[in-house]
Amino acid sequence: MTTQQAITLAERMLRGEVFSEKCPSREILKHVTNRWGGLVLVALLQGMHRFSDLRRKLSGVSEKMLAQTLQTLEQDGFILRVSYPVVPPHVEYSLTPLGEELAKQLELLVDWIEINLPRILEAKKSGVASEYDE
Amino acid sequence: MTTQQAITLAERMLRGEVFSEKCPSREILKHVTNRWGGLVLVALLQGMHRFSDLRRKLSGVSEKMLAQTLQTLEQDGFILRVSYPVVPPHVEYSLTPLGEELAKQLELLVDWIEINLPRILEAKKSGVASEYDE
DNA sequence: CATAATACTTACCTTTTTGTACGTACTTAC
DNA sequence: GTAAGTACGTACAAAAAGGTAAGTATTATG
Repeated sequence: MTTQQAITLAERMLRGEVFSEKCPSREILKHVTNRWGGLVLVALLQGMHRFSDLRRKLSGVSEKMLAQTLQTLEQDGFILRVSYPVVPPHVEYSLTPLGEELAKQLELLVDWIEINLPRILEAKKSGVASEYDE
Repeated sequence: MTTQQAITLAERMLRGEVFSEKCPSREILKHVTNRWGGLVLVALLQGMHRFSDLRRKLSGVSEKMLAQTLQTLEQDGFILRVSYPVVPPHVEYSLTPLGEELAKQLELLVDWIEINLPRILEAKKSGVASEYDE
């Protein structure tokens, strides 16, 4: 109990305020962890992409969602959007230095999941109920 | 174009199939990146917690959502739930070895965001529109 | 004897997120 | 002349996620 309290205080110093509702980091975390945000960032680690390149690469995105995702990520300063006023339209998306750092963290997470998928799927099977009495 | 194609193929080998809709990793990623999943995992890095410890720590969770989150994470094999049949109820939640690895990746991500929040908020301000003609 | 605490579940409702289908403006290919 | 490709915007609809309030059983506390 006292221990628990002490840990809580220690965390406040170590890790800022993600645990509290009003911290702006929650907002960023949301942009990055919604359905398409993370995928877009990781995809852009491979270099510049045009809108429809991304659309084809991320199987399942609608144009609307892709556009929306790109916009919020651009506003967050993670993505650079360069549009050439030619016809047909030509727009290039790439990561900013900030975005690249973020994307690398995300890649680690995604890679971990993919690499450990066999272990995860295996662990899933076992429906062991654990009820102990003391 | 040919380059683009080649990169796409290389990625398939490097990174599995997150980009494709039907990959089970998308599902796991979802559990981990929804509103409470990630926070719970990171919180549990500090050690065992009881239900209401978590409730108090994650400001803003409802009991329903916390219970639900804990259940899916338990089913994924990331969380261990041990319940003692005493009254009042006593249930302990902790990370499995698998969950701990995952949580550490998540912590890195969350920490990056928190540490770089000043840079992010600063980058956000500048509403620079970039339209170039060639 | 009413209240609080524990760890939930359930029914119901609201908010958020995501998707669908279409339109735009212009050009190239068939 | 019709279709396709480009990078979106917009109205509307569907789906998913999240929240609220109440209930459950039992004990301890005032």
